[in-house]
Amino acid sequence: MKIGELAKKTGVDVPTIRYYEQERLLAPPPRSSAGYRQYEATHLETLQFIRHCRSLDISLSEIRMLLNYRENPELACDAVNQLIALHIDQVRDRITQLQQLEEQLLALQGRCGEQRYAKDCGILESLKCSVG
Amino acid sequence: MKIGELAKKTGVDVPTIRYYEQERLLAPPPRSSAGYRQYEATHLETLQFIRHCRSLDISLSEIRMLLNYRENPELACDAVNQLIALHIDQVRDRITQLQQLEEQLLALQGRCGEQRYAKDCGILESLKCSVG
DNA sequence: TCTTGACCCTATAGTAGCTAGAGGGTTTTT
DNA sequence: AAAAACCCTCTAGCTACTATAGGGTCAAGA
Ligand SMILES: [Zn+2]
Ligand SMILES: [Zn+2]
Ligand SMILES: [Zn+2]
Ligand SMILES: [Zn+2]
Repeated sequence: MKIGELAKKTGVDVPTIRYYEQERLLAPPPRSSAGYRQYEATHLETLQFIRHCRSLDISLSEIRMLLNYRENPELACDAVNQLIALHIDQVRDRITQLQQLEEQLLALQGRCGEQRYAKDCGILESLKCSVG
Repeated sequence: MKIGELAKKTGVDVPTIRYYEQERLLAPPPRSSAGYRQYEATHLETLQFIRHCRSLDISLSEIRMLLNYRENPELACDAVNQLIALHIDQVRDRITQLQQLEEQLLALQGRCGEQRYAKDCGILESLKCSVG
C-alpha cells in the first residue's frame, strides 16, 4: 500500500503521515525501488491508534509512550491509567478556566452601551486597566 | 523608564515586551545614546491594555484591531462589540468540545480493569480502532 | 512513442505567542 | 577597578501540523 492509499483509508493527510514517521510514531516502512513507502496492515492499525489518541487530544509524546506499551505487552499498565487520569485533570482545569473567561467576556459585552464611537465605548474603557 | 522597570511594573517579561514591539502592538520608544529603550507612561498604559486583552485570550491580531480603535476614537465601535461576541462563541464551542472530551476520557478510564500488564489493558484495547 | 496527469520524494518555511540562549556592550554598585 | 546587573540583537526552540518549491516516477491515452 502506497502512502496515498493509506491516507485515504485513514483520513489522514499525506504530509501528516510522513510527519508521524519523522517524529518516530510510525515505524519507517520498507521502500520500493523508486523510494516509495510501502505500508502493511500493521501500519494502518498503528495510524488509527494514533488518530484515536489525537481525537482525545493526547499529545504526540504521550502517544509515543502508549505505543511503547502496545509494543511491550509484558509491561505493567499503571502508567497508562495515570496518563489518562492526568489528562482528565487537565481537561477539567481548562474547562474551569474557560468558564471564568466566558463570564468575564459576557461582563465586558454589556459595557459597549450602543454608543457609536470608539471614544465612548465601554468595552475599550474596561480593557484599559490591568487590575480592573 | 528602561525596559526592566516597565517589565517589573507590569509583570511582563522583558523579551515579551520586545516581542510586542516587533509585532507592532507597542510603538517603538525613543532610544538613549547607548541604544536603550526609553518608555513613557503611555507605553505602560498600552502594555496593560494588551495584557488585559491577553488574559481574556484575545489574539495579538485582534488586539492590534482594538488598539486601532483606541487610537482613532472617532471610529464606530460596532466591530469591537462583534469581536467580543465572536470570542464568546468560540469560548463556548471550546467548552462544549472539552466536556465531550472529558466524557470520552472518563469512559476510557473505566476500562483498565486493574490488570497488571499492558497486553490485558482495556484502555490500550479501546484506543485501537478509530471507529469504535 | 510521447505526453499528460496523478502520484511520490526531500527539504524548507510558516503558523501563535512566547521563551531561552549566544555573544556582546553599558551602567551601577561595591 | 572590578563585578554584578542590566541592556542590545539575532537565532532557535516549543506543538502539531500545513504549505510551498523543485524535482522524480508511473499508468493511461493519443
Ligand atoms: Zn496529556
Ligand atoms: Zn462600543
Ligand atoms: Zn478571538
Ligand atoms: Zn490498564
